Amino acid sequence: MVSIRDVAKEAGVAISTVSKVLNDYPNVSKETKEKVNAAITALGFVPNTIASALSSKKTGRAALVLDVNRHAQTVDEIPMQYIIGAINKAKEKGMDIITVFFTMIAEMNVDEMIRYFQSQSIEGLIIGGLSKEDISLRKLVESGKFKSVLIDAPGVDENTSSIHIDNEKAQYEVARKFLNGTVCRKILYISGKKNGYVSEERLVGMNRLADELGLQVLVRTGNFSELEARKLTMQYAASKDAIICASDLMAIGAMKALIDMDIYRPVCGFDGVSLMGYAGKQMHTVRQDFQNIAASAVEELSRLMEGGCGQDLIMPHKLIRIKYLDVLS
Amino acid sequence: MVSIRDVAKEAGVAISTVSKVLNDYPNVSKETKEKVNAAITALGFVPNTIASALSSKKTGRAALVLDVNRHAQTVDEIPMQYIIGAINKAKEKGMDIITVFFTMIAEMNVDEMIRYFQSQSIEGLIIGGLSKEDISLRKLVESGKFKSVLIDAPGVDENTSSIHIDNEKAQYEVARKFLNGTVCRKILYISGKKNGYVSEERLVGMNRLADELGLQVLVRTGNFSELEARKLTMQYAASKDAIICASDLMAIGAMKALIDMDIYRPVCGFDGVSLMGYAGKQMHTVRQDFQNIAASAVEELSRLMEGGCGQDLIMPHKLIRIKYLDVLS
DNA sequence: CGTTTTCCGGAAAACGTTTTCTTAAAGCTT
DNA sequence: AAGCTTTAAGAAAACGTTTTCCGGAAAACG
Repeated sequence: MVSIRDVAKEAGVAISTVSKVLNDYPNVSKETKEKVNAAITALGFVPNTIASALSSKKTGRAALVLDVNRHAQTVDEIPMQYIIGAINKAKEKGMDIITVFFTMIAEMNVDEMIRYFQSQSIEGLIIGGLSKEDISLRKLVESGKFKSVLIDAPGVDENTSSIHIDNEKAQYEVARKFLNGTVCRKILYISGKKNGYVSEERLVGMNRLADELGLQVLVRTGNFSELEARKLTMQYAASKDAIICASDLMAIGAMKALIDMDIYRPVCGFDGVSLMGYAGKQMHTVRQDFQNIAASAVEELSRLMEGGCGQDLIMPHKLIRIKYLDVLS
Repeated sequence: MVSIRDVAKEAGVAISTVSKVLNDYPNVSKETKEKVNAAITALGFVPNTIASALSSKKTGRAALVLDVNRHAQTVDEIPMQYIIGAINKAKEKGMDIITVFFTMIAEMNVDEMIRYFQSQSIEGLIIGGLSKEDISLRKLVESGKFKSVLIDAPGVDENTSSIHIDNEKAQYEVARKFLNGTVCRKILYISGKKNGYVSEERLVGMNRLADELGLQVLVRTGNFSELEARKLTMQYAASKDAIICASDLMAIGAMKALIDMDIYRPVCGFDGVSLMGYAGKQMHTVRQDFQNIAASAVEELSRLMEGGCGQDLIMPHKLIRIKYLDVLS
């Protein structure tokens, strides 16, 4: 392996000079810089990030921590979108992302988590879908040992940023648009997780609209599960005018139930996942750009790691209507 | 940061001794080991993998290189399954996996790729879906600079292993079962990619069955695209008895076309992705356990990195019939 | 022209491990 | 008990960088 030492010899300078060229330090003359760069290309030198990290004590490594149910029957495309968005941006920024799943650290206590991430030389965390019940993970963030960016959860201190769409507004808007022009008054609202941040915000948005329009809203918790939403729909839909769900997956569950019951009720979703293309119905929903959210999370983490202070980032959302895709009957 | 040095002082031994304990070397007495371990827990010492990697010149880092179309309208769940399987196994083995997408390295030439992976201190590659046309990536593997495991592509030398199901047999079997008891003789076979390894193998299987049963098979290339399969079905299905596709996604496309044409033809798929749960039809297909395949790839890479010789691994497959899920009409 | 300042480049320590080599002690063998 | 082998533990070099500090030369100044 060709090292900085070889480059120095080739260029006839000291290794510190090479390092300075490599890192764009000031105080190195143009000619020296050229000599060094020539030597670098001549030798095909590739800086060793490991050595660099050891010496500088900066690894540029971050962990993308995601809640993925590895045995779910249905695929959740959101984690994949996060991964794509984060990794691409990380490459651009010269950062290094490792992906970690909740399940991999689920049984760890805080100290073990800290140890795990420290041994991996992780400096920052991007956490998707942290809920109030993820005690250890939450404590990990609060420990202040790592800079963190929380997707869809509120930040905790100056080392932590938060990034999410305006869920309250989005739910308000999509439900409003969905109900606009209809006579629906009795609504079944299938909420997400109890104690989930986004779920609570969306519920607030729903309630605000209900107050405004004088709707009767029955709220039930669907736990972001297709099956649960299906059961709830079975149970309550007959006496309701419409069903509004806090996620598209639950909306699919609701639709399936309606078909089973052989009744029609309009259904409103949330997320805009492309999976919906298979649902076969046109449906109002909220589109989040998950790749962009993850990319922004990486940018934000990078800012945090350079000493920036934690903040709250609101990402844009879109109201869309998923088109009927001539799907299988 | 508490270092091995601190542990050594605390335990009253030399740092080399601590290192030996850490790495389970022989020639260290039980009492010393206990003293050291006590010091480690007392101080909450976490070994620094960066330093360890620098010193030992073993990083245990591998790249999982995947072909993901980041702008695809439909989600392909397979990459996610690979990621989950690989990362979980990697943690188990103390390896370190970074995920890389084809798009990120697409415009690089071989040397740039080598440089990129070397600078990342990558020692091994797991590549999913390498095709004959990925020239640079292929040369990268052939360069011998990295140990590689190729999923769904043949190995090239002793540094490379290959892992895949028996595609030829699987296609033969599923088509046979699919046609069993029917009078279908004129088949539209929608193949995958031209020059794709798995596609060619599957086609061989299909042809073998055709010979055996005296089928008339029209072969067309669908490029693993839903849209393409849909077009081909439109074009040819009317004069055929059944449609056999080299992937589930294409099978969905075929089904959509049949609905548009308002004719019925049985359709056979391949892959067993859970997305099919939304397709609304019962369908014969081949189930691959992608998580398990990726996990085995990691194991195999680990073996390779320890000096093992490249080999060909055949993974099991299952013939399944995806159930009708009372889906949306 | 002497003094101060600025600018370059080099020497060397440090980062936290691993690993080789050495030495001291202890255990055998005869 | 002398010589031999085995075993345990330590000393120190090495891994490839970064970064601080220092010295000399050139430039600026009065």
